[in-house]
Amino acid sequence: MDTKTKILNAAEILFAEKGFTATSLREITSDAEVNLAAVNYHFGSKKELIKALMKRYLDQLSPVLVSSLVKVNEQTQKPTLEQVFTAFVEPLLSLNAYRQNGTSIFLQLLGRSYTDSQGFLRWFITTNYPGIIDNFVTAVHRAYPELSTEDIFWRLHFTMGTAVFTMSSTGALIDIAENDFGEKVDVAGVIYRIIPYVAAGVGAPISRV
Amino acid sequence: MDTKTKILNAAEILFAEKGFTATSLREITSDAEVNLAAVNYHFGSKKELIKALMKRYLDQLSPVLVSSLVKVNEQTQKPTLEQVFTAFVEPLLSLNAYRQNGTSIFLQLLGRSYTDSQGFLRWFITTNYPGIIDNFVTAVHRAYPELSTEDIFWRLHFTMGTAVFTMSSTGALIDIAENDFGEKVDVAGVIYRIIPYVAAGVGAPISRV
DNA sequence: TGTCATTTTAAACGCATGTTTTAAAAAATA
DNA sequence: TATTTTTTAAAACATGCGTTTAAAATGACA
Repeated sequence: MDTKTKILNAAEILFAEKGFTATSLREITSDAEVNLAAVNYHFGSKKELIKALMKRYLDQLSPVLVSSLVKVNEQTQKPTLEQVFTAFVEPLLSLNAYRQNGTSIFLQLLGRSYTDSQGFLRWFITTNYPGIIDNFVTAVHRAYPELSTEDIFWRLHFTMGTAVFTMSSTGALIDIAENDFGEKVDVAGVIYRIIPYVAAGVGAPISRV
Repeated sequence: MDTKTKILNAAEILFAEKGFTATSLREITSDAEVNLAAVNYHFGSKKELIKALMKRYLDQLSPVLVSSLVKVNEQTQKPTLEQVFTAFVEPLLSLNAYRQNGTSIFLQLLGRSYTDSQGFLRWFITTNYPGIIDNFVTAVHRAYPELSTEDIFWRLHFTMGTAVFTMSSTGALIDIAENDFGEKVDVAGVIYRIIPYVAAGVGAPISRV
């Protein structure tokens, strides 16, 4: 395995666990068993490493997800919100074949990228992968045409929060669920539990405040 | 104003804006116009300062919030989920009378405390203010008795994720909303937008997977 | 095999962090 | 007022950070 990949593989786990700022290059290179300077040699800087990491996942996910959303938009005149959100499941879980715990790691990284760094990664994602957001918004709009653009904006962010927050503590939650309810759950199980929740949330009646 | 208060007032703003790790004691003491060593003298450490900060808010909020939830449980035989979540609004907004932008600052700090630090504040809150969670779960159970304990567990966690994630990025979101839609939103506006969402999410039909 | 470019290595740089120390100043107490 | 306690002040400390440097090792290719 080449040095670049070793760094990426070690970095994604640490970043997902502890966040970008709380993870040092020394930890990463130590776990990856490469020299400290290798990060700056191969990626230029820590910031560029983070970008490369997200790119590796997004390049994998984006085409699959976009085509899944396009399919929903083409096949159904007026999809249900459950159908829209279910379109995420298979593409997201396909990341598990790509990398071990890929789904969980990616969602955690996504969450970190929103809260940790002051929005530079947010910009990176939205400008480089507009197809995801566009097709998603379109699908939601078709499923619930009465929702205004603002409503969609806010409710999609709430949904993002639900997914990201849940995934970042999935390990602990799965343990609790098993201890307290004797219920065995895995990442896929959690995703299937989230869908009715977010579908109902996005589909909530429009409130007149 | 005494040194302790000056530090707390300066710290809460910086912490809410940038997170705990990204804010240095030198920034805080500079803004507060006190000596650098004052933090460690008065609070012992940065960690204790953060705890003191959360305590100042939670001591203010907790009794009001608990009594608001108790009122819902006592006054209505079977409250709606909207009623349950609406019970949070007034207590939260009352923090604005307590400190300028108190609601926003507190919610952002709460969000930071879940994602930034590795759960020590999470423990601090749940162990020191159990009345909030207990009364909340009771209210949800009365509003939707068909929900199993597992379902409540998962859905309340999703709800927490929605709130926490949204609040920790409220600043950025409000800016985007204004730029993209020319829509001026404040914290109260965000809270009122969240309520229908989480109420519908928790109230979603029980899915048989 | 010798030459050149690429990659790895160890060390150091400059800087920022939380914390501690030591002494002076202020406030409280008697 | 004299003495003790609390608070401020400036400086230094120890540590960890991202990054850079310069030499050594490795690889590709004529």
